[in-house]
Order: sequence, then structure tokens, then C-alpha cells
Amino acid sequence: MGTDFCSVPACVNIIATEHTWIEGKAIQQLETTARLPGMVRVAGMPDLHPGRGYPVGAAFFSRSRFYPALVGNDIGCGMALWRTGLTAGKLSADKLEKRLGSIDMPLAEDELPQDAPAHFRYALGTIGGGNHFAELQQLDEVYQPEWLEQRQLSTKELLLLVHSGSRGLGQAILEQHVRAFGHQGLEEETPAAQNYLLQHQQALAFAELNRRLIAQRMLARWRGEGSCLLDVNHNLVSRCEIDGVTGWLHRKGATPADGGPVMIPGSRGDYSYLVQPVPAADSLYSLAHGAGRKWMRGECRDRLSSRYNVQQLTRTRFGSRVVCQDKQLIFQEAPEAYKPIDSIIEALQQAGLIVLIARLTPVLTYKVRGEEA
DNA sequence: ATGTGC
Repeated sequence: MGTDFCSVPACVNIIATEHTWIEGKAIQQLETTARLPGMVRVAGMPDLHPGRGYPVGAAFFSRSRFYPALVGNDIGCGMALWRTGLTAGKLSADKLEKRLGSIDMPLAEDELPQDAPAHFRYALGTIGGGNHFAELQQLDEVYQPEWLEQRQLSTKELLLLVHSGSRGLGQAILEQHVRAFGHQGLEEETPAAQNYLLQHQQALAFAELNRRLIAQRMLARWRGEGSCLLDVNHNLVSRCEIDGVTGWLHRKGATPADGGPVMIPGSRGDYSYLVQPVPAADSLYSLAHGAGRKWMRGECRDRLSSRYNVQQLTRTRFGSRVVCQDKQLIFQEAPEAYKPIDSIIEALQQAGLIVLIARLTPVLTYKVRGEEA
């Protein structure tokens, strides 16, 4: 049985309310993906925004073939939440920032697991650029106290959220794939498909290891004792059955809603939410992965430089601080460049897709410090 | 997104 190249466009579902900011270009991109051969249905999350050709904040379900380009370059990117053993207020923000120093240089050989991958090994334990970050957070509002009680977790214990991915590895995998096959996707069960899926699996493992090493590296600097509460990928493709149809579910900036609790962070100057997903086929078992960009990276500096200087952008409305030595990046990642997280959470709640567990505020955000002495 | 292009 071949692929239906002349099939009707896939069913498009967008999770949003009248308060959700979604750019027309992102919708257009979503509709473009709906016309890809074999595509059955696509779902836009409330954080939907334009990407390079394909939108970010969306899930795509296809039959018989899948599309590595929809997953993108950062295969395995995701959010890990760690407890830290650190008590809020015990160490000043100054002290936390000083003790942390820079975590941008490669880990020493003896800080890496023996079986860590050789390729792109130097990137393990580093956060990368773009929207990636590691953030100390404090529980601010608890909606499901049982969740904390079951883990003997106090609201005073700081939590660490790590958002990073497979660094250069995922990029190399996608580049190699696009060079050989372009954007037409891969027919399932072919050698090329098996080969991609194997590499994709390696990128997922790399990204998970990377987040673990970042968390452990930070905890060591703070002398904290931590453990992982959750680690969830939002860029991946997986084989699954939806409403009786077996196919391929691509997630691009879409957090899985068919497992345990997940984090949906706002911008670095906004709340983050810990939520329990409610699985639903209509949304392709997916949720927003964050606030979603409102402004393109290129326009942020022009829009904000008259209002704020770089120093001001290192502090947020919560009094938290942002370590970001990259002058362009700090404008690109300013809270104003993102949608308000409450508009995203509201849309997911209204669609019955989440139950809130807790709300967190940022304490210290690490983006990039550079290779200081 | 990316040991960041010419």
C-alpha cells in the first residue's frame, strides 16, 4: 500500500481562546503541514508560533510515513525538573549566582559517565542558546498539596528546571537526513526510516543525559542534594495509535499529555506551572511546552532597547535575576517577547487538558555566562 | 536551534 499523495488535507485543531495570541504566519505554517502526504491530523497548541518553515508548538499525526524535518534540529529537547535540597532564602541570590559561576565550558572527562557518547561529548552538561535555560524556582501557589506530600517536598525547597536538548548532535542528524532526503519524509519500515529512528533514539538519550549532567553540575556548585522529579521531551516522533489509527506522532514544541506531570514554563519573567495532563485525542495527546514567542528574535532589540538597558533586563518583576552575558539574547528572551503564560494555561484549562498542581516563580535564571576566568 | 557563516 503506497502513500496517498492526493489525499485531502489533514484535520486541523488549534487549542486557543480569544485571549490567545497566535500569529497568522504560524497558522499558515500549520496548514502547510496539514497538506503533507500521509498527514492525518495536526494540532496547534496555544503557544503556537512561526518556525523555520514549520510551526513550533504543534503536534502532527501521519500514516505510513513520518517527517524528521517536523521534529526539527533539536531532537529530544525537553524539560527536567529537579529538587535541590536547598531552602529558599538561605542563600542570597548573590551567593547562588557567585557559587554557580559559569557552566558553559565542557565538563572534565572525570565528570562524564564512562559510557557517554563520544560524538558531541564536549557539549554535554552545557545549556546551549536560544530559549534554553536552567532556572531555580520557588513554589508559589500549590493547588494539589498531595503531590508535594507524597514526595515529602516542602514549599520551601527550591526546584531546578532545566530546558535543553541534544545540542549539536540533533542538528547533525537532521542535516544529514535533509541532505539525503529533503523534506519529503520517510516511508515507514524502510532502511532509511530505521536509520533515522535509531539516530533519533540516540539524540533522545543524549538530551536526557545532558539535562541530568546540567542539573548535577549546578547542584554540585551549590552543594545541593537533588533528584529528578520529571524529565519530558517535547521534540520527538513516536509510533502510536490514535482513535484506532496507527501512525506517527510528531511533537515540535509540544509536551506529551499521555504520561505523568509536566512543567509548562513561562518566560524568564513569568510564572511556570506544574500540571497533570488530561489525555485527549483531539489535541494529539499534547500540550504547550511554554509561553511561545510573540515577537521574532530579530525585532526584540529594536522594540525594547529604548525601554530597558541590559542591566535592567537581568532583573525581573519577581526580583529574580537572569544570568545572560549575550547582549542580543537577553533582548530576544525578554518577557515581553513571549506570550503571557497565564493565557496559555487558561486555554489548556478551558479545553479540559490540564489539572494544575502548582505555580512557581523564578529565583535565578541561567542562560549564558561565557568562559570567564 | 548550532563550538555561530563570509
